[in-house]
Amino acid sequence: MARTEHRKSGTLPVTPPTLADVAERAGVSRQTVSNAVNNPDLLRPDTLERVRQTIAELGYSPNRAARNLRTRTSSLIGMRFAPAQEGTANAAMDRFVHSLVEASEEVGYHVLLFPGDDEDPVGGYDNLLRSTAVDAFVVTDTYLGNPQAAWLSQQRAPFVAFGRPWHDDEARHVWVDVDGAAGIALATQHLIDRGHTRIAWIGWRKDSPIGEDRRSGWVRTMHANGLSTTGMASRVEDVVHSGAEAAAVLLDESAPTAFVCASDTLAMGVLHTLWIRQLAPGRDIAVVGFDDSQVAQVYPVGLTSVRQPLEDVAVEIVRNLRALLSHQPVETRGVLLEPTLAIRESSQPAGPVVAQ
Amino acid sequence: MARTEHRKSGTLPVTPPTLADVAERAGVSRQTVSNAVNNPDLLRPDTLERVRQTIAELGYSPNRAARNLRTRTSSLIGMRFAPAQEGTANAAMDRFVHSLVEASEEVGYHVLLFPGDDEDPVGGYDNLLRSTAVDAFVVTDTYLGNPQAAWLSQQRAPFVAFGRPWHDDEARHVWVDVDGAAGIALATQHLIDRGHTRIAWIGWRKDSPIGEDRRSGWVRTMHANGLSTTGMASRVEDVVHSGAEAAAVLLDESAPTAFVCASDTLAMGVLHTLWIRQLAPGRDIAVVGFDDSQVAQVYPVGLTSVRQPLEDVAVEIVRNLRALLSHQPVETRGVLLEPTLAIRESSQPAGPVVAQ
DNA sequence: CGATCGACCTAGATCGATCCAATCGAGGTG
DNA sequence: CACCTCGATTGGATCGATCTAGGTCGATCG
Repeated sequence: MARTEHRKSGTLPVTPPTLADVAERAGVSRQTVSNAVNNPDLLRPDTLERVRQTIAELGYSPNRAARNLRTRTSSLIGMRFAPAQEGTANAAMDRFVHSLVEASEEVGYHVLLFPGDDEDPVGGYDNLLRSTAVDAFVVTDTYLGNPQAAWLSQQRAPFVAFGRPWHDDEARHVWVDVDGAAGIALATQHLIDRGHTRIAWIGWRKDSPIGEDRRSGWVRTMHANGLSTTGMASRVEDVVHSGAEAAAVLLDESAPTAFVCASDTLAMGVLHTLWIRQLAPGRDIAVVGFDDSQVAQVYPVGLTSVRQPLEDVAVEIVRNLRALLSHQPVETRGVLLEPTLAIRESSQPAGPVVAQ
Repeated sequence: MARTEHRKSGTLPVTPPTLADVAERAGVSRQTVSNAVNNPDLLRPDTLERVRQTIAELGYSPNRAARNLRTRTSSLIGMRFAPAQEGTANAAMDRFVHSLVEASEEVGYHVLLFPGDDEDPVGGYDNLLRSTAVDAFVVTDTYLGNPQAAWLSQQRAPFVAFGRPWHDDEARHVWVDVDGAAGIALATQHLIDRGHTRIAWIGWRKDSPIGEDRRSGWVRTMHANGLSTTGMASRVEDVVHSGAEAAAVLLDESAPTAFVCASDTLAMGVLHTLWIRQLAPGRDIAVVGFDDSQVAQVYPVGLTSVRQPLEDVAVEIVRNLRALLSHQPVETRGVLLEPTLAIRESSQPAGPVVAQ
């Protein structure tokens, strides 16, 4: 139980020790050292101990390139990294990437980022694949018409998508997604439980399958509670300004007491309109957003928001990637995870809850 | 000028073509193919053309692992990825990582992310270094007492830091940073130009060198314009709540007409206090934040904020990394870049500018 | 007692690229 | 014509690991 870690003291030698160095010093063959690292149960306990001792003394760590060459793997997961769009509140990427990095590390993988090119969406994938630089991909932008998933499938490249193949019935790849409808249902029910009956929806335009899915959660929950949705919905662009306008129109025409929005960006628009009209979020009108972005967290009146379980998504993705890579049969094509609701002031009246 | 890209059509063969395959097909030696890829000027034009043709036909791309093994490089830049802290508005990481990925790609590098471990801050670095998995590192969290820079220096590992070695005069490593003081000076001058004279500062606690640096920009500009700073400053924790409290106290005691804050998080606190007191940001009281976070962008009253030139930072970091790796002498130890000011409504009166 | 077996270990081949030294042929020089 | 230079190309060695096949040795067994 030597607590001192020799391998971490002192400067790194010009050329790190190799497997052969360890073998010679320990008086065994290279293969035995290799086995000590990769298949310890093949060694006799005393030999294993001796080799491990030597490995520690020399500070040996297997050369990645050599191992990669021989095993035809890289222990790298490629992911195209597109930044959050400026002017929107979608900060989910940051959290997701971190979760993915953590989850990958757990099973011995690292995450390699490469830039995206709108003109040549598969170019980055193609390069990495051809040069066998990565073992697999995580595909995040599975929006409509994105050719990446189909292309990767065709290349027989291992990958897992974050996001359902919305319009592609042909798709047979593995995916992990968050049940947006369930999240919005959660939000809607939360408002109903607080006594609201006139709950409006502000979502994205009809050509967004994700937006329509989330909307369905609202419709479903309203109807399940015997509440009407007519005249209570609006579909707009995902910008603050549009959310503000939609809120103003809905307030004038349908007098809702609560808003459920497809995004925090739209919710910010609603809050803006409330502010102009001197209505207090939470007290006068409840507002719920989606994504639990930093905006929702630091806005002075904390914004209640649907929070995607990105940590779980990452874990699930990595789990499926491993299955794919080890050629185990993947039990399911798709996994749908349940979001939670981060409840803040914007949906909580300061005073006592108004009955009905 | 064949516009059709053969290499991108069809599925990938089970094992990608190797250099030897290309050589045989083109009727040249392996070394010639290698030269065609890496030193094209060594080949006679007609040979080069023939080899390139064959490369395109077979869809050949050099195997990364083999190249890495032979050249003892990986074309990978390692970076420890820590997520933005929840509850703050600091979304700079996202933008920076993207910029870094882009800038790296330009010069043939990819970015490898690894998780951080607070208990063993150099563990991740150590592993990657020993296994020669990356060529260099980008170190981002150069806060006080962070041992990474010193440790990497000692290991003679190539790295460039994003952030100055604030308290370490011994440090001889290369760094790139943003001149926070200059950014705040810009913001302060902007407010003075708008006619403000009573400009308050809300910053971080005194043990934050970054915070003190930013503060100095405010002090400097105020004094340069013959304005007083006494009783106009507050130093608090970087949370919304603290910013709100500080603003309330300052408003009561010193009646400022403008606030400059060390972060967007604190600025959100100020906005909260203004909201409670029915004061309109921009019209009644001006507010400026720092980082141009998503919050600043989507807040209904757009928040004027100092914006770090993260794209330039990334480019500069990559430039210095290349110099380090090619053993060219780096001309300077440190690079300081100028931020800009993203001007929005929170510092712009709706009506005409009030003279003096 | 020799054959067989299994646990443990070893030596050589191999992954696919680049480095190195050497070769080959064409052109220039005294 | 012998000698040298130089551009273009080549074949073998090499990077550091793992794979494959095979060897050693003591225990077990007919």
